[in-house]
Amino acid sequence: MTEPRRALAALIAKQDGHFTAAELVTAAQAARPAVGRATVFRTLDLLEGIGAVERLDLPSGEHAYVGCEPAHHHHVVCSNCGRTDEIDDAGLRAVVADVAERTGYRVDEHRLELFGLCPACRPTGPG
Amino acid sequence: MTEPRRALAALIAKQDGHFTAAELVTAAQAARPAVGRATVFRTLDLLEGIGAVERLDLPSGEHAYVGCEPAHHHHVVCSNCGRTDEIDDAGLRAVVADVAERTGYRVDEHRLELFGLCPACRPTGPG
DNA sequence: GTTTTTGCAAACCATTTGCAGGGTC
DNA sequence: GACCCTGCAAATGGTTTGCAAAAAC
Repeated sequence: MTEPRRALAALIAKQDGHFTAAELVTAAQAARPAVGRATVFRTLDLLEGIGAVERLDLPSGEHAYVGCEPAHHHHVVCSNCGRTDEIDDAGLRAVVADVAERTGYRVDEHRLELFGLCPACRPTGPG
Repeated sequence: MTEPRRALAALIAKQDGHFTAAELVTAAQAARPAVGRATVFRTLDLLEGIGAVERLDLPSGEHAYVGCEPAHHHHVVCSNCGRTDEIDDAGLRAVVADVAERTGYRVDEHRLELFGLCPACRPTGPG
């Protein structure tokens, strides 16, 4: 654990929702002891490797990252404010099993990304 | 419908599984009347717009495309041979609804990608 | 003290854009 | 005949790599 990594971890931790590598690079440059671009990408790779961060692809095609707890692998992303929440595999495992059975595939990995509006960004009801 | 587009459509149609833009560009260059890079990307965009092709992100982080029927939006991808099959929303809708209820999000869009081994690439049983 | 990491900047890959000619309708 | 599409190549954007110095163990 080096100082730049701690700095990056702190920056990531304070992110409410998703962030792009570019944003993190900018933030890293603005940090007290500036962190280089390369280090940002390398650390991002590292964090992704240990599951502390997950890369997701927005509908726009942009790559974004979200800090997350290792073990979870799916998120709901707010299209408006960018906030993300983790979701558990709940019924998804059943879906995966069903697909595996139907298609004959042996499914080893799956990715589910949901996009929409978070409670705060939802149009408020008529009440 | 122009000749370059037909050529690209043919190239895409003969793809068994997913293909990268780079691969298609290479194939397009090798085609009888070579098709330019720009046209490949533009056509890919166009096809994606009408739903004839879908962009997916491999676990490796690479962007790939798959030819598909408009209406379907999910695929199982073989990690070995690259073959893809379409899957229907089956139980997924229920999962999405469940997540929406739990998190309070209004889910507008979702993306599901499954990766594994297709029947042909699965390790054959002991029989 | 050695090894890994950092930092800067250029390399690198993939993708997009501009402008003039050809094809389609 | 007009308009959109095409093609080439350079611009662009995002990400990775190389090498020397510094930090960590």
